[in-house]
Amino acid sequence: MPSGIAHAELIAVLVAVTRNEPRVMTLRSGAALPSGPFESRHRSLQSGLRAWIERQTGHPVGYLEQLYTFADRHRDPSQPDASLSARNISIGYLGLLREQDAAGDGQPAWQSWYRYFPWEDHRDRHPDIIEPLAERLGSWAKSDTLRREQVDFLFGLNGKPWNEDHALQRYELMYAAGLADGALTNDERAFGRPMTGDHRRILATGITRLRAKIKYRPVVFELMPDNFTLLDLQRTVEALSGLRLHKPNFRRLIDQQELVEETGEMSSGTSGRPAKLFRYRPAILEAPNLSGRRLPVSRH
Amino acid sequence: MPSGIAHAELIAVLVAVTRNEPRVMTLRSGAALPSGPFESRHRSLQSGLRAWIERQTGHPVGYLEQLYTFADRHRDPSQPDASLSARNISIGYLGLLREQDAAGDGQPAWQSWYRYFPWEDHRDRHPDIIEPLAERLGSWAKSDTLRREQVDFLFGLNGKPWNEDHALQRYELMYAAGLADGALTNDERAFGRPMTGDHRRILATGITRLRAKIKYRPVVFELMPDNFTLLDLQRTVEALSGLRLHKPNFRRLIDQQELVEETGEMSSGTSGRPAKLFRYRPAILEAPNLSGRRLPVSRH
DNA sequence: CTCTTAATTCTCATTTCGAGAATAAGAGGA
DNA sequence: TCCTCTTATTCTCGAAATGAGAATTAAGAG
Repeated sequence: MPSGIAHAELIAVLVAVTRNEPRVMTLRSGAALPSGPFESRHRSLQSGLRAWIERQTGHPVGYLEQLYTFADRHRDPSQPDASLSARNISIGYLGLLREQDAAGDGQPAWQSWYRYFPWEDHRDRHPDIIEPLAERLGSWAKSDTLRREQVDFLFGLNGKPWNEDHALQRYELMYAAGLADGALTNDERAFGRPMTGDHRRILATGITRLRAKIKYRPVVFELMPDNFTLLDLQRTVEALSGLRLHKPNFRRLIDQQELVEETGEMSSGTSGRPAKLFRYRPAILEAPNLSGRRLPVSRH
Repeated sequence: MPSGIAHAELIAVLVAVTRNEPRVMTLRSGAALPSGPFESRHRSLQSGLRAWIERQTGHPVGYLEQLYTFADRHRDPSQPDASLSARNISIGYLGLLREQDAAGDGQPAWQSWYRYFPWEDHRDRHPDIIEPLAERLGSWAKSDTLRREQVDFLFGLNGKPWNEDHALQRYELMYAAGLADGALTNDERAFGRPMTGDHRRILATGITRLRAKIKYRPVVFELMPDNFTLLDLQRTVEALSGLRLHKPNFRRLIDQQELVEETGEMSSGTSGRPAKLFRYRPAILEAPNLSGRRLPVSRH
């Protein structure tokens, strides 16, 4: 078979936020991301994928963006003659959907993404899962100073601050340390749930991209219902970033950007003072950023 | 032919900065970016491409990053039976090389990228090429308010500020307006030089990515020689961003980041006070950003 | 010694950021 | 009705980052 020919498939990281939890659509009871062959019927990759997702989920995709193209010669173990077979190319996409109810058919198809990356959730306290993790990573790094610094830097150890943007690098470090394979670690609570092939890496790519994106593009609104309170909005951003934010500063940011407007209605049915409802005000002029550039993190 | 099979090729945007001009490596006297079939010999896309580039240019690639994957059914006009043929997938890469001498064989393979996007160079005065451009775009937008706002926003018209980060969007707008095709406009000085297929779009993608990247990663140093003055560094950033920077503030930024250290030597052979030479101090701890987040633009 | 050209340092007003205090508006019970 | 609890919404204020330009220093040329 001549070089230049490859098998191509699309893999989608579909994200929704329900009940303040960031969720990703999965198949095979959480072991795989939805994927399908690359069909040449559609005009573009995007439009084809969009149609496919809407057919699968029954919901329209608000936002769709290409993530990364992975190529792997040894992806498919069922192919005996790997050296001669065409190579596999997987094109990863990130899609955002409005709040979905996780209750679907039998299996919950929408999984919290922190099930795969438990150490990424810093909304309430520093996750204690980081202790065993740090230990394993430490014994992997041994006396290699560079590696130790990497570990400290990425996982916020020894006085280094935690940075939510490095999710992919953290996963890759764990992979390098042999901690990504469930068979070896045998502790999903600490090391996260594995997935087929490199699906977990693709998910990490999606999370990282989304965490970066919400800082300078108003994409969160693709995940919100039509009307929401500012606290709803904040909780969604917190769910995605895995951080707690400072409420007054978050509000300040939001209305500086002029991305929302009051609907005139008030929220109801909750304890405490009722909150104003807002709606997204689609920024005609392609506003530069949502949350400024950094999130207003709350330290405590 | 079953779906899921595709032709795959790699396309590279190789960038170097020489004599304060950002240059891109081209073939066919500037009409095409270097590209080649996707070969399955190498372990990964990256490593294969890296080897290929070093073979072609004779120079090592300092930095290599995937840009975007394009799929186009009708890319190759020499294929008569397009409806049956496999689809083309092009995987674009951005590579940075150290200062190259543009004088190669016969044709100058390294072209200034502003030849393809003349309106992107705002280092000295607002380019007057923007006038005819704005006019054409205006008559394309007609009375569509949304389009007019887009044009103003992207090209910095009617009091809107210029933002160097939107190079790709600007190109796509021009494409939508039918101004990207040289056959129609027939004025390379104003509308830039066209390229084969979607190579010019891929180049725009590379420029946009690089302009964004230099703001938060120390990638400029991949383009610098071993020793350089701070002004050299500034000029390189200016070349890439297409902006003039404020010298004192640029310096402040640089040494806040602690990315460079003095060599002890001084520059020589130029008029004026000699400048200290610096070298890059490879940031062990994966420093978050080079130029802060925004460049210290100089207004005048 | 003076002039020209840059390099290098300083200053200062303006914005933005991070944190927390203060105030407002409902619900429910005393 | 009044008090308490809870959450919303506003304000303040000091610290840090930014934008702009003045002042100072160091070489070479005449």
